[in-house]
Amino acid sequence: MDPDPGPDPSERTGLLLHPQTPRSLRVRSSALQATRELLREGGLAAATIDAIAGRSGVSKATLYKHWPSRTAIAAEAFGRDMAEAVPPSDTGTTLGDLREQVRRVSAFYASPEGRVYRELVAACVQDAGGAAYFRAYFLAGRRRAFAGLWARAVERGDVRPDVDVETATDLLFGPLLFRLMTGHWPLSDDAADAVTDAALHGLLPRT
Amino acid sequence: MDPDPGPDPSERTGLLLHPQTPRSLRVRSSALQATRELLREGGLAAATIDAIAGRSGVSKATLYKHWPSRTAIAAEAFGRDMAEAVPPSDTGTTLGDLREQVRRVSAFYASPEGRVYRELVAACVQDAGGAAYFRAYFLAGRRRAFAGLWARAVERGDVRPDVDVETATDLLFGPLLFRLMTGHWPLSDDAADAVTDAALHGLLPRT
Amino acid sequence: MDPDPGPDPSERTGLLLHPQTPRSLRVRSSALQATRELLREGGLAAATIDAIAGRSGVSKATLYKHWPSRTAIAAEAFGRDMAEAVPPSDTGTTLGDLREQVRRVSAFYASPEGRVYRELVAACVQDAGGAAYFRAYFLAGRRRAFAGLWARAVERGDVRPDVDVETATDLLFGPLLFRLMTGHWPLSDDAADAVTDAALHGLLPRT
Amino acid sequence: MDPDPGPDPSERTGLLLHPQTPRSLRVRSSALQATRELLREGGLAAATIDAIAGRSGVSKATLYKHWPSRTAIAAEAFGRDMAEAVPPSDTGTTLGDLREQVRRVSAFYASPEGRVYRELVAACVQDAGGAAYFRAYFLAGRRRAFAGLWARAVERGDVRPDVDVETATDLLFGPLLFRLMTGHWPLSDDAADAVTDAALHGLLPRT
DNA sequence: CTGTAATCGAGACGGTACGTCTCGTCTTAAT
DNA sequence: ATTAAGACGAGACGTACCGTCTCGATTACAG
Repeated sequence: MDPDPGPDPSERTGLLLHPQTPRSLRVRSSALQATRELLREGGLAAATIDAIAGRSGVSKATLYKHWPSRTAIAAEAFGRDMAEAVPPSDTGTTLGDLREQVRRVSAFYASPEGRVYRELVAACVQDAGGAAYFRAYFLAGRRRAFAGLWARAVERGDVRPDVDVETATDLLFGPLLFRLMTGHWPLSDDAADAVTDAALHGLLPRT
Repeated sequence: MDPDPGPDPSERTGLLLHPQTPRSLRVRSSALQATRELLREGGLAAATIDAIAGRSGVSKATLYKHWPSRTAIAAEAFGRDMAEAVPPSDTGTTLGDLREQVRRVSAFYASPEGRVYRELVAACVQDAGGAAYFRAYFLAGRRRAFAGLWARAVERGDVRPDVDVETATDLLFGPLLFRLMTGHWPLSDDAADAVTDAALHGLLPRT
Repeated sequence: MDPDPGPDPSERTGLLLHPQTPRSLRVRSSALQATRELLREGGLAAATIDAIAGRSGVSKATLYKHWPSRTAIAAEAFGRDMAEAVPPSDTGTTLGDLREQVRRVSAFYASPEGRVYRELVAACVQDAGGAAYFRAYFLAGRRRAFAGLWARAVERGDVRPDVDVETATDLLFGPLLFRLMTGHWPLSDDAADAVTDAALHGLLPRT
Repeated sequence: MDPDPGPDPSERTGLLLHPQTPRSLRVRSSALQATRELLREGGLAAATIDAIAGRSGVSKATLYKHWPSRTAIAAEAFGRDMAEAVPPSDTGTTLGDLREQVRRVSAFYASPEGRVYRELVAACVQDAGGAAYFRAYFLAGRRRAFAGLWARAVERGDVRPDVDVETATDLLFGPLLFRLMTGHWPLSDDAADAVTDAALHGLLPRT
């Protein structure tokens, strides 16, 4: 069912993964597929352990042999599904690419998948095991993708080389997450552009 | 028990509040005091409805008459308690004040209270009723406080007047929330300064 | 509303009754009228204190000043209403009268009011205060009525004078209550007649 | 813990029973044992679902999977315990046996167990599910036991053959239940004998 | 009349039990 | 040996009704 589980993230995350026998693979992909569907239909709240077990035909005990918690299953299912949700932008210019990335992430947050993303971030707060999966299967990929873009920009001299990539990432995308989580401001393209502009040129007046 | 409930937030939030008869006041302050203690002792998870009812002597039914959910109680208790958690900075210079504010919020996030804040943000994702209380009793106050600082800075010409206060707020504090929620980076003073520096001067090279 | 409260049962029962000022009278009759309606509509379960207070306009505190429990209110309301539910029979013969009485009680038990009667008997098991009202306002009247019939029968020599009235009452009506409470047998006229016949002639063979 | 669950009552009652896997058996017997103790200590009021769950170690959810209500649990626990509470009498004569049975039931009603019996009868009035269990686990057995005694008496010609067993049962024991439920008369041996005498010889004068 | 004390309506409140829900573990039998 | 099926303990949830209480308004009687 899951045609391409992708590269094993244990290489880079140290996540303890189940040995990948054929049976295990079938179990994992059935569970993830069912979870994907449930997330789409009713958000994280619908992806209860019983619902995943019921729909996938994988028993609850087996699920807990493969994942530490339901959040972990949901995080992996979401991560595999959404890995390509925000494709790298290619506008020809560094500034265009950055602006486009922020817009796309903003649009993603505002989409139905953004709701699930928000619920996952929330669920991971109380579930360290799930958080590891969320980082391994989603966040790490996203940050890595942006890190590539940032590295190219630094190389070209288009951005300040003394700002490390973590700070740059958080400066551009943190404001969007703030709005997503606390809901005080719309996630429109204009708002995204305002953030990008402020982040690129800074808050101080041009002298 | 509740020395100063502060100005009634219904003025600005439209939150439907309980009529403040003497009995109601005693109930509210007992419940909030108990909740404060529970939050301090065991975080949001410890502040269950039963625990709040048990410790405060306020019955569950009465709690549900005054608040829509346990998240709402916790949000109000936390908000009243933490309203002064990040005092306005006064270093003499606008840049110093901004830098100090970001440092203080970063330190707050890294403190035990930051854990509760994180849990509250998470809980509000699935609880719209609680989210209203969280905004009314905590977030709104924080944003208003920063808005004052920003307005002064604009007046003095120390910051760009074309950046609206919402964008400025999110640019300076969003990165910290990003780190708090997804836990990928430490919340140190140095990290806070790096964010402030990048936000103030922007990501583009100085020409 | 309550045109005739009847003779004060405190004369014979020692029930502590409220002094009958005009206000008290209005309170009592409003409450009893509302309770009667509720009993008719939904049985004893519908006659909650809140429902009685709501419909009658008498506050809960006042209700508890006049009665010891909701069962007591229901018992009095039911008793006043049902005092005439089983009128004395007058067939011309003692045996006919006895048979008719048993039939009528059986029919009463089988009627909608019988359901309320059953619920009241049950409620009084856990509520001694209510039980006193039930006896005072219903059971005592019923037993007294039958006692009159029995006394006449004894006078006329139509029944055994060595059977005391309590035993006679219980022998004729106990079987019906047994069936009402445990529901193992229908409450038909034929069944009533079978009981009467067995009670009158005894279980031993005629020699 | 449950030494002899006895014959499965579903054979004769159609009660939907839980499949008796080993786990189910342990759950059922633990719950029933705890309920028995609670009934003994504080009557039906003490046998709350929470108390049963707490003492037996069986969770509330599981209790509700096995029984429709707490009354049902109490009825089964009481019924299994009390099945032998009124042993068949064997005095050598039919009349002696009948008299002894009525005395024993009267004594049972007057005993602490009689209080629980009374409370169960009352509780079953508002709980059809519980009533089915009460009939299946207690009443049916009692009536069956008496039916055997009655059948022998009929065979021997010691009692009227035209009185059906249901009528006979109710005539002898209904008066006792009347007194138990409405509490207007003592449950002494003498009172029991008076009932038996009146029931056997009838209320009409010997001609 | 009119003050004043009892009484009342309204409904908030603490308490207690309810029956439900989801989690993550454990048991059993089948493959 | 691993699995599906699902029973199970744990424990929080939100609700219902009880009987008590507080409070301010109304009433009834005494001066």
